[in-house]
Amino acid sequence: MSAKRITSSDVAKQAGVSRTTVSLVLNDVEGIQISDETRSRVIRAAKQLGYVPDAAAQALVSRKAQSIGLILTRNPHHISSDAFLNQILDGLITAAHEHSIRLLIDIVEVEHQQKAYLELVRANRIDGLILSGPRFDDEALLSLQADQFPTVLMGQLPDTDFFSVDIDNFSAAQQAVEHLVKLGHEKIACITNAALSYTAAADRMSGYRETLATHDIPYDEALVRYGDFNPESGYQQMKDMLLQEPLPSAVFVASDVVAIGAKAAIVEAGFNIPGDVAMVGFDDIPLARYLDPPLTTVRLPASELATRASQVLIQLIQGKKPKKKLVLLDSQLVVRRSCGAGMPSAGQS
Amino acid sequence: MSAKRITSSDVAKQAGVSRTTVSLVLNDVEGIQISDETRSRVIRAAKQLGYVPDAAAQALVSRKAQSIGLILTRNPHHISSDAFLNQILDGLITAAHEHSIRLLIDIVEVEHQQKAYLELVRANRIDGLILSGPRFDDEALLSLQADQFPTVLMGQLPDTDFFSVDIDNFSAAQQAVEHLVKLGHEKIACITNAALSYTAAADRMSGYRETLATHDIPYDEALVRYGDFNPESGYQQMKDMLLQEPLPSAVFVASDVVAIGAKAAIVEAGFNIPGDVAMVGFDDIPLARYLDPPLTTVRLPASELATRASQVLIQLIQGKKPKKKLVLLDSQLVVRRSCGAGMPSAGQS
DNA sequence: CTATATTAGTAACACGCGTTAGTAACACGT
DNA sequence: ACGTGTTACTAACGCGTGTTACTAATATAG
Repeated sequence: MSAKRITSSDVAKQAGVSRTTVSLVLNDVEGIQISDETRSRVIRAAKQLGYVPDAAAQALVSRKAQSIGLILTRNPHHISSDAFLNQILDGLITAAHEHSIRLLIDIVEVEHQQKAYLELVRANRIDGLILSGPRFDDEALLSLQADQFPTVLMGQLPDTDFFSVDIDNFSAAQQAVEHLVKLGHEKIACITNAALSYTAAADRMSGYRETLATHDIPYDEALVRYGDFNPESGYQQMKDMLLQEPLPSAVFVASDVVAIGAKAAIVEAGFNIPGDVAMVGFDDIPLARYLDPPLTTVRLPASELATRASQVLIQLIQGKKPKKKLVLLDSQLVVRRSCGAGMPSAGQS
Repeated sequence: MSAKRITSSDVAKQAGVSRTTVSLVLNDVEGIQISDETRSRVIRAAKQLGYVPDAAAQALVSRKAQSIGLILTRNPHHISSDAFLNQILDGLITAAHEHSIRLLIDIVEVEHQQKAYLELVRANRIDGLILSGPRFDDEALLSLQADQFPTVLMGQLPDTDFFSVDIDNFSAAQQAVEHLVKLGHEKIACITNAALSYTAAADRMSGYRETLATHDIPYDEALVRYGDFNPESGYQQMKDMLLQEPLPSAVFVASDVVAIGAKAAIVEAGFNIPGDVAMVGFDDIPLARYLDPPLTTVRLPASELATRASQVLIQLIQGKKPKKKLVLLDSQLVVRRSCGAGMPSAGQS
């Protein structure tokens, strides 16, 4: 394997000082007196030998793993179609880089959650963790809470004490549905992004219902379906909906990916978008504006979500208490053509 | 922070044995004699105390970090629109789980590649690494090669000695173009997935040219454009192409994501797919079959790619020499409707 | 010229674990 | 009674680092 390891002893020998001095110099320890001449000799020796401190040894003694965990709790199927993962990852890694922290990523199957990431924590492999898509039935979370382990949820879990960073799903959904109402629609269907046990799905659903109520539009269960993260679910649910009365004149699909499936079903049934059925999606995935017709949707601040989450987490790791327990980010409706009120070109916004 | 750490000494005390015994029992060391009674006492004590060995200490002494690194070398922009990352991640993590190995993921900017992941290696934070999208101009790679550090490339880098796992881009592109030729097209355009400095892009391009040559169709530079991973590039390139003669009767776009942009440009120009322009994509992203019309494309074995890559890497880590330097995976053309020869339904395949 | 403070550096411990070499107890064959 | 195995364990070292307590040398003050 590797040739020979270069340790701080080697650097010390080369520079003609003690190992302690090497450590003090390279870590820039404050309030300690080392002559400039010795300092630079150490630094030169380290550079010359290509010395890099051993992460394991450092972690062992300093009790800092210098890495954070990102835990995805969805099942593999969902992971594959999560259009946001990329942006989240990108944001997290970028933020972590600024603190010389690495990102460890793990997926836990719903069945054996408890052990999987609890072990990362107990083994001190990570200094903190970000949990995406938290579930109510996650027992391991309770242990974390008891341990006061630095944890940030992406999403929310009512009745718990965790720090959270989340989209304001409720008001985002309101915006979307409000827009459809303003366009004169009354038969507005809804396909969720996922089962309601996901708080994000439940909140978007609430935004939908609330908006209808505000405008005295009756809530009709026949116009509501539950998606499951992927296009297939959108396709099936919409296909099914179109077989029954009443037919919707508009549909709010709480996920662009699911919306693409729903759109396929609508087209297949011979209907036109937005002529027969107006559509508003949710997420603003990169492809949304290139669909035919370009999809009106709610743009989520994905990378800001990641940035804020890591900011909060890093504060927790450093022992500071973040100001707010919950950071709620605003989204923005992006009007394109699928809602019937859009701009002419596909190349915009 | 954390309450108090539970070490193997605690377990030893509780079980009334030495720390050595605890280690021997919990690690199931072969060829050592410990009575069943003591064994179970140790195990009981460990479970009772909730003992989890400290990862740093283990790593320090055993010289195994129990984690592998996935390094993405593309720039942030590309990361965000990489439709495959999810499937790759999923595959890698799943495979790693089987060996109780964790996945550390990192992105390196093109500018300062050298330091970024070399430090992961030198600090022994990872036992091996998978490098996605390798570039010719990556100097750090040379160090790895010299160190014999367990490395697997996702993609290829000619004239180097690395183990590689890759799609057979050449023959996959051939399949796609061949299909268009068989449908009678002669004005077949090509938009690459990326600049030709990416070997994947270059290979797909070669497949395109080779197929044309085989069928005595002249290569026309005016029908060739270079995409840049994202839909916007496809949109712009296609828009530009449609302004000039000759107009293509078919187009092979070496990336579904780019294809979606190209498709938008075609529709915007008032042309019909597949009537005026037939289209074949590349990747078979989950959304492909739900597009309108459903996109004929080449399905890449994304998760197999990940699985094979981790298999090879794990062999390298264990000191075994994998049989083949290069694993080339076959792809499969998925015929839908955008090429003008497809099946009627969107819900299939 | 002696007492004290400052400068420049080091020896030695601890972190938690895997592992090698060694020991004590006991059984067995002669 | 005595050597030889075998069983069941343990003492002690080392992994590479951060850090605390200490020392030796020099400067400063009274």
